[in-house]
Amino acid sequence: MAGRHETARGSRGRERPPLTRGAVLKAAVAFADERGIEALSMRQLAEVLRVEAMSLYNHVAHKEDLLDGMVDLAVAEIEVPTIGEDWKATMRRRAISAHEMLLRHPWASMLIVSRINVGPAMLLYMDATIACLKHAGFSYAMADHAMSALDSQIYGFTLLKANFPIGTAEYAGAARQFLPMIPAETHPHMRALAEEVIAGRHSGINELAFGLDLLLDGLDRLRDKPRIRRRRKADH
Amino acid sequence: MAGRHETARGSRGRERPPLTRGAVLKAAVAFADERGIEALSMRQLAEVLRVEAMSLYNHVAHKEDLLDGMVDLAVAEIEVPTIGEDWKATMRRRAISAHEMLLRHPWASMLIVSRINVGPAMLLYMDATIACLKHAGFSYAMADHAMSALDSQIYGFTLLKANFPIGTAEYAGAARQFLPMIPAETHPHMRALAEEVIAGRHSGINELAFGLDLLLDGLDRLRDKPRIRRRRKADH
DNA sequence: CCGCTCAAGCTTACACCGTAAGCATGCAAT
DNA sequence: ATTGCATGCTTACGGTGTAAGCTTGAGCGG
Repeated sequence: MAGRHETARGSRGRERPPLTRGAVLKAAVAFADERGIEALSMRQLAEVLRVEAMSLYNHVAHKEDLLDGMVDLAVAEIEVPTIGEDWKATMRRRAISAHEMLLRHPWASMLIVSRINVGPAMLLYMDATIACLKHAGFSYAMADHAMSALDSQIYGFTLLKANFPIGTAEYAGAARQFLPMIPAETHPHMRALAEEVIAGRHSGINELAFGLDLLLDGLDRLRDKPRIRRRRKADH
Repeated sequence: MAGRHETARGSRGRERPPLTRGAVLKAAVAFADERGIEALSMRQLAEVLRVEAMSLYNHVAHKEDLLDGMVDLAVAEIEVPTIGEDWKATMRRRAISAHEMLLRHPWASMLIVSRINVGPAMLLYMDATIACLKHAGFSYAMADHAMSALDSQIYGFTLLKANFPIGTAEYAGAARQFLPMIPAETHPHMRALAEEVIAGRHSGINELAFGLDLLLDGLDRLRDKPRIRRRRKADH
């Protein structure tokens, strides 16, 4: 018997690389990608690392810390905006790159949007974004508003799309199946929309580019104007 | 001793109204409003209702069912769009009304974007929205895209704003406090932005109306056009 | 080479969670 | 009066994050 505690080069099983914070975070990301963030528990994660749960606490302070690290790892995958001539194309690429990352890591949107993120990758990402917008002629205040509006669209869209019940391919078929469940009397327009999808006149697939380009075009018009344009009337 | 089981009109304590699904949902909403959704457990909720945890299961199938009910209660508070002349003003009011509800119930955004919601209030709300947009001259496909973009903005913005570390009032003071933590060398633009806030040239408060009006103005231009406008070049 | 220190593994234990299974009670209908 | 059932209750199980403290072996000063 090689003692009660299995060593790194223990007698049976393949060799186990030493546990590090980086290895823990990487494993957690992979785990959440494959089995969902709700399945990610300290014990389950420890198991795939062939370690006991409490050993993880030598490398992360608590689970929140683990999640913080995962988020920053994910954010680091986003293409960082550069200062250049075409701010619009740059912001567009930024948004699409972020969206693609959020699709690769379906758990990331929720974590980003529901916690304070001050990891190094996030700070770099934000600073580069503000820099690009400032360079394009926006004031800092406007850059702030623009980033807020764009990020709202990116995260909001990805979240709504991610939990939409039907994947992109089988949408028409699914619509046909759900159609009888939508009573025409009470919800005539939702039903009409579903019929458009079935008839092939509408894919039913929403694209980030739609709202994104509306925002970018609108921002273009606002460029160099220091103040937010006010509405003519209070509400109505 | 009035038997092992305390009756509704038990000897001590104030009278307990009979448990109903509505009462459970209402109490859950109030609980989550006050103490946060993460504090809402079946046992804690049962306690405020002066009941045992398992009794709740006579009125909700499981916790997910409870959350579904809470969401629909919240969605029912949103002003339902009406078919009228000014679709833009209607959509604007819809967005602001939704935003206000989401601020009243800070837990709601997260639940709405991270689950499938098919409660009656949600279906009514969506049908009325599509109806309004269709009546305004949008095709069903366009109405779908428009609603998706607007909702992305509403939920995304509310989520990002809700977990932003600092409340609206004390923003300048907080910025002054955090400023030393932002190294000028590595994050010069974030620092410059913070200085704008401290100097009072920028409130630092982002408004839903900013992105919302960009979308609405853009949608106005797209009205009556059946297809999504394509970008001139593929990416760049 | 000896003996000490300490990082990084481990075990145990606790309070909390959602909820399955089944019992107790009292009202409603027969 | 009897029965059945809705609605409350108790108990118990397997899961969670993590505090407290033990064990082991590698590194290092003497």
